[in-house]
Amino acid sequence: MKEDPRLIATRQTAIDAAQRILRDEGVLHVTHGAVSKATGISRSTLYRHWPDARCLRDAAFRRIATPPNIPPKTDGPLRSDLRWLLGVLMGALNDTPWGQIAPQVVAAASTDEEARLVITEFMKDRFASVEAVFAAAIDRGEIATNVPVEQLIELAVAAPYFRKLIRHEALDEDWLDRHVDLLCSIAKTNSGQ
Amino acid sequence: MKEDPRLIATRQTAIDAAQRILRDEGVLHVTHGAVSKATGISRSTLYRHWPDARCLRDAAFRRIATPPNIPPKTDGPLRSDLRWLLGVLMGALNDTPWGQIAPQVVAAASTDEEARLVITEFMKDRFASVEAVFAAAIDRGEIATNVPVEQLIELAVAAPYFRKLIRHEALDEDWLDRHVDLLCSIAKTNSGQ
DNA sequence: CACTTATAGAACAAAATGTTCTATAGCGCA
DNA sequence: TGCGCTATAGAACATTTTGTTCTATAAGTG
Repeated sequence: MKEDPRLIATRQTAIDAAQRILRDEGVLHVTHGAVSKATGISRSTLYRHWPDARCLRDAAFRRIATPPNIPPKTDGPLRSDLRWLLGVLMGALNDTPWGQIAPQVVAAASTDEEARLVITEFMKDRFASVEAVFAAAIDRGEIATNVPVEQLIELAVAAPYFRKLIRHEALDEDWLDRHVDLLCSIAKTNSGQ
Repeated sequence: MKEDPRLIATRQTAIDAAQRILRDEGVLHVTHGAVSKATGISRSTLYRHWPDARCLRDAAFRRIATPPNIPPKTDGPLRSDLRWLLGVLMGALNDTPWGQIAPQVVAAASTDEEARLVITEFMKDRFASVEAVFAAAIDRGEIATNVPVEQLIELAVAAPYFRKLIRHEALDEDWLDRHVDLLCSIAKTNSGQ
């Protein structure tokens, strides 16, 4: 009982187009009509797959909800592990469909339950990876005591996302180097609190 | 040559409603029809004020682009100044229309030029305030040498916005206290780089 | 009070959004 | 291969939304 390849092909083609539209023109333009024009798939077929506009938009959101999982490198030292992990994360933000559509998903998340789930799920993954890196560093004794690691993790993730998704500023290697340097210097310094 | 009060009243009422719709239902629902139904203002009048849907949405964005300017307190000490400024900022995010609509503006910014301008302008203001606080602390000799102040400013602002606009997590007094504590401990510690 | 102008409301045109039907063609299975 | 099943294209259609234009009325101005 294999699935009809025509269904698969239609879904693939349509969602690809929907994502491109989402990225280039915004959520307002993700409609059956626009996707039909972009792909040649007839409107009636699209309505068969996604009964209304909301379903179609949700599908475009959800598809990118599965970015490649990042298995963190935790063999130290901290600076190296962190630089590698955040480098991958930055690369995803800069160069993958996910990064290009993320602002739209974030935007939608304040009124769209589906988008909100996508974001929180995604962030949970990211935090877990960064946490693993810090946990390994703690095990190796690389981190000073009474350093608030929870907050450090938040800052590590917040900065690149803030720059990219809110300020729409460039994320480059230089910036990331400085970011990681600062994080490590905090981690290794007894804050004296 | 005073301006007709009817024009002012119509604009006020309509944009108020448009903002409420933007906040509660998302940018997709900010239309002449919806605003008309919400306010009782006739559709033709709305079209007279804002020729098309884009103008209407831009107006809703732009109006909140003028949040009360925050004159930073810079009489020290750093922790106190920073806590006060970020407290005001956090309050605005939590309790004002701006904070409620900000996610939508951020979202729109990736395809809408007007929204992008609103965000960058707004962020420029915020960074300037935080920078003033740090500059005063430097003058007072409160900050260790070779602390990368630019990055510190970015982290100071990034964390609350990331939490609120991207993760949709709560911003409370406890969290802010810890955030300010961490920032101050970084500022006062020679990072040894 | 006379002039100007903003508004409401209707009537309308155009486009987008959904729905339903039929003919065709691709697919799975025997 | 051939049969039944079903996905698709496309047209025809109803409905809603979007935008325009007109007129009568009411409100503000001087």
